[in-house]
Amino acid sequence: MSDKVRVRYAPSPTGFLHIGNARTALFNYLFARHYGGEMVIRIEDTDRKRHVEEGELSQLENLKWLGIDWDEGPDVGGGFGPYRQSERLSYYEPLVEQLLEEDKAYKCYCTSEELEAEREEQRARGIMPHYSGKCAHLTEEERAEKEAQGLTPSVRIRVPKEETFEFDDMVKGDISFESQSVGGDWVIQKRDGMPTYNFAVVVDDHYMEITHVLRGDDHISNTPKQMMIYDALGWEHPRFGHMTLIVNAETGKKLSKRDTDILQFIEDYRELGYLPEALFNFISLLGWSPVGEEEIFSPEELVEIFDYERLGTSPAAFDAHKLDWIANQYMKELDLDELIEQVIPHLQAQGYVAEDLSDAEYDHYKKLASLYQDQMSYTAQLPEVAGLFFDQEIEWSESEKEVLAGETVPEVLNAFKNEISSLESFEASEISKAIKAVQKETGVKGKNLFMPIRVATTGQEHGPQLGDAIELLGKEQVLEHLNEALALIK
RNA sequence: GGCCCCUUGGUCAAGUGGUUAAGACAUCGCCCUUUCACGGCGGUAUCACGGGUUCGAAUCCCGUAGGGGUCACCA
Repeated sequence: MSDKVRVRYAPSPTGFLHIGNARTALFNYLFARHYGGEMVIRIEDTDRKRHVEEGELSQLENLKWLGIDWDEGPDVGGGFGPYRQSERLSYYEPLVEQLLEEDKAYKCYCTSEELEAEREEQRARGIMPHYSGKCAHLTEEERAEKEAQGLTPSVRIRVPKEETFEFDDMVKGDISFESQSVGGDWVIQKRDGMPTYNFAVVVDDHYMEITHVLRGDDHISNTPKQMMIYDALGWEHPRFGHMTLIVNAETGKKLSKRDTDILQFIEDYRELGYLPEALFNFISLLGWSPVGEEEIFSPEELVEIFDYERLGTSPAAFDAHKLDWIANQYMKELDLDELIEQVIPHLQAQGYVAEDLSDAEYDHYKKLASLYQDQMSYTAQLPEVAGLFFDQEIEWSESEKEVLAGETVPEVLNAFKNEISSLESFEASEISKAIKAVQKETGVKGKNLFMPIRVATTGQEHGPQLGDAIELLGKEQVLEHLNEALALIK
């Protein structure tokens, strides 16, 4: 790659950052950084109806959170601005004029209703909806008449006849389209004066000197439209690369906002306390694969090893299990102080923890977090998995009651109660000694010793190291549970 | 329906004419842990189908089937 690589991520500010868009951004980022190129962010806000007020800000923030940065964009400026299409009208307009003058484009006075009716009728006849070209050859007089009626025109590009548009896709190889297949002359400038997507993209990519356009598979069929604009304007087109879509494994279809069983927005993962590096890593594996057998890579490593030729050609299914596994790999490595900082807000949100924490409480929860760190994928998971430390009420399930129904259980629990009642310091090591003492005293050992104590004190058959769990529960709580258990089996 | 793309285990995948067809997730089993989780070891399981080309095909060609994408004054 001799020329300097310039890529762009061009979101439309119509909502939060979707995982699919994040993926596009991420691969553009990896590509740019790997080849020492530049990354630009351009906001495609030509649709005034779908514009969402906070959309742009939210998208950029989530991108940053993910660990993606850029060299040019609406927030940082750059030498090729402005970076919002709504502010670039002065670039599009002269070009539209030019195409009009050269008769490569023409004004169309058809109304939306007329066009919709036309499409309806075509569909009814079982043919592909396309523009008929009704306004393609209007005379001066006819145009003047339409104008006099107060009709404002849109502008359509004349699609060349019998032309083949071919390109060498960075991921899929040679792709070609016949000009007939694009659906007739299409609108490049809307009635409200805004350029359409396929036109604006070309103009911006050209002026911004974009060298590689890496985008989702769903844009393949836009490519010939864009190519004919490059041709009409006498420009070279950049290299195109179309990445496979992310699909829902259940349905095999493109991930859409309606797939409620999958969290779709980066925001969602952020709120649950997934680590950004983990998500970055996970997304990088959606439609791309590294060389060796390793799959856990930091963003820096990914920049280093990224190779666009390893972008896959078949769709990637979103696998939440795998995400959690990857997230867990990162969570285990997280510094404990960092972990507790992130966990506390979730505990507070659950109402488990007060707004103001004493040092002792802080340490207490830190210990708790460390006990569960190895099995967590996201920080909001702690209240879920460690619920027993927050629920005051204890309730035994059927299988747990069975454990408590054991023959030697009353003896064991009573002995244990005595042992810990007299304990000076209620620490894990002391508690373990107490359990040992119970063993000596009662002669009960193994599962018959540990399980009843575990179930009686924690209310669960599983959990952290028994000594640790009991310490964290606290003496008062443990005695209370013990009494309840004793009362139950009487 | 037209056009375009895709097809290796349950999922993601490596593989670019000769491999015992990697690896990861999931799953199952064993070990570790007097529980669970983490971790370790191991097992089950894949080239959509049919024709070619070739000494030899998951790899190349053609066809079939299936899936997906797209056909807006949305991006």
